[in-house]
Amino acid sequence: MLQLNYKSGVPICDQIVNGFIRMKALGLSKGGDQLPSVRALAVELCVNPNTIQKAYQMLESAGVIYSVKGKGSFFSDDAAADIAVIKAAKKDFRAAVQSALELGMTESELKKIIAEVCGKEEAHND
Amino acid sequence: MLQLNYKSGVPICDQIVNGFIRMKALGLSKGGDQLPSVRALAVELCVNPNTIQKAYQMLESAGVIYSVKGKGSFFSDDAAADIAVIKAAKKDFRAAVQSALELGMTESELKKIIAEVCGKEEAHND
Amino acid sequence: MLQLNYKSGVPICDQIVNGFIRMKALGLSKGGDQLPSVRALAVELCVNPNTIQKAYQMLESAGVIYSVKGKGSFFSDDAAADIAVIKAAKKDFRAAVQSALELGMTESELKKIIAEVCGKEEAHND
Amino acid sequence: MLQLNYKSGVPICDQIVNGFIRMKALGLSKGGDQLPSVRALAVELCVNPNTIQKAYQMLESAGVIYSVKGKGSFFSDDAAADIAVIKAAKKDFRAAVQSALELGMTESELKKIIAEVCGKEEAHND
DNA sequence: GTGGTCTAGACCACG
DNA sequence: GTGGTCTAGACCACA
Repeated sequence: MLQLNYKSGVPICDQIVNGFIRMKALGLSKGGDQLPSVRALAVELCVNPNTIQKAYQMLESAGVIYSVKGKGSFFSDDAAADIAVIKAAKKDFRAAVQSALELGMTESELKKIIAEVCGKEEAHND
Repeated sequence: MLQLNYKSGVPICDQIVNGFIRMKALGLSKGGDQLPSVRALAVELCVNPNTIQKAYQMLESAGVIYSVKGKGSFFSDDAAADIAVIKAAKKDFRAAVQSALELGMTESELKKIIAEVCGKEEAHND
Repeated sequence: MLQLNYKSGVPICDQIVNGFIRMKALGLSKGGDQLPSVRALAVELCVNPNTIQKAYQMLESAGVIYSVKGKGSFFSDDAAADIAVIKAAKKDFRAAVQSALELGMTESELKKIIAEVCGKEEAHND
Repeated sequence: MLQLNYKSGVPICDQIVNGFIRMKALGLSKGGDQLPSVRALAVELCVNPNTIQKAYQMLESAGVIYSVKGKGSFFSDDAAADIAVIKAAKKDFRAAVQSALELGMTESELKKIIAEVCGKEEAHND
């Protein structure tokens, strides 16, 4: 379901958050779909339940999911959620651009890379 | 000399490292040029000397600069180091582009963000 | 009979309790009127019977209803219970007003919100 | 500095969050002011550091404060933060109105209570 | 069974 | 010293 990289330095809870956001963005999950329970996912990913809990709370405060005590957690079908997701993605990409610029890359180089990656995506869907 | 953003969340240490890499990449500094002393730069940037020291160590282990006891720190002539740094930056940015695309952002949106960030960079450096 | 909002975050149990208190307060039900059976209401509201059972127990311990083994549950004639409930509600709301004022909201803003919520109540009950 | 009620049932971390929001709203703290460290506040309030940490993260994600590793946490001077705070206060008050209505109180009763509380505030600043 | 909060104690990165 | 993440295990409210 979710692939974690325990060595990457990226916080596990962030990886979980991004994973579910991606699932929603890619259409693999829709509004109303139930997420695995905190405890179940903790077992599946070999992670502490608190870590999952934190991830779910981040997702909820971002409007991507909503949780009901005693019932479970569900993907939100609120359009605002998708907007929040896009905003988060923009923020991440903006940070990437900034750090690339800090390392001396130019605007045109960055655009060239984007074009390359987009080309690959279309061509052999790498 | 270097512009720091204390609120951006990017570690001061990394900002300093990136700043010197950028100076080299942009041709503002060449192999053999001397860097400011740890103490002087600490005063100039209002930063703890330990932070500068750590940045210089990171730069040295990356091969971008070299230090001589009792003399100071100097930009390295080693072109390979520069190339490695740039290649790493490209790889990071390429990954960022790909994950942005996965989250549903379009090529034109990405280019728009780049333009925005480039504009901001010039305008305000908080 | 009762309108439940499963996403509001307000416990189903409390919504049921409040619903019956409201029915009594609004005069839709009078002392001696029989409440639906636990099982029937559970089916009607698509809710776990345990949840209904708990709500009825809360209502009984608050003196709003009384239960007779083998017969069912009935609204109490005890006016004191109703008064206590209303006084508690007033106290809670008074506290909410005070904390809203402390956070800088004005009297007119609060009244505006009330008008909004009253409007919504009539329109959609999700 | 902050008064906690350990018996109220209101989560401690929420009380801390509201306390700092109130300090900002009341003008007791301004943008740039430093908050007590996680550990120090934990000792002062006799609470686990994780609880403070959680509260600070909630405040940060709400834009009320910002935190810098190794430096500390500071009140944000971002105007958007104040807006977010007001929105949160509105949401809370809206919930209070809704639950009051559920208990049978009428629109005019609620407005009457508001007027009463506002009157007290002005008169003897209770 | 579910989610939510809290404690206790550890480790890391940063300054 | 600072904030940030994670683990382990407990307790509560809700269904």
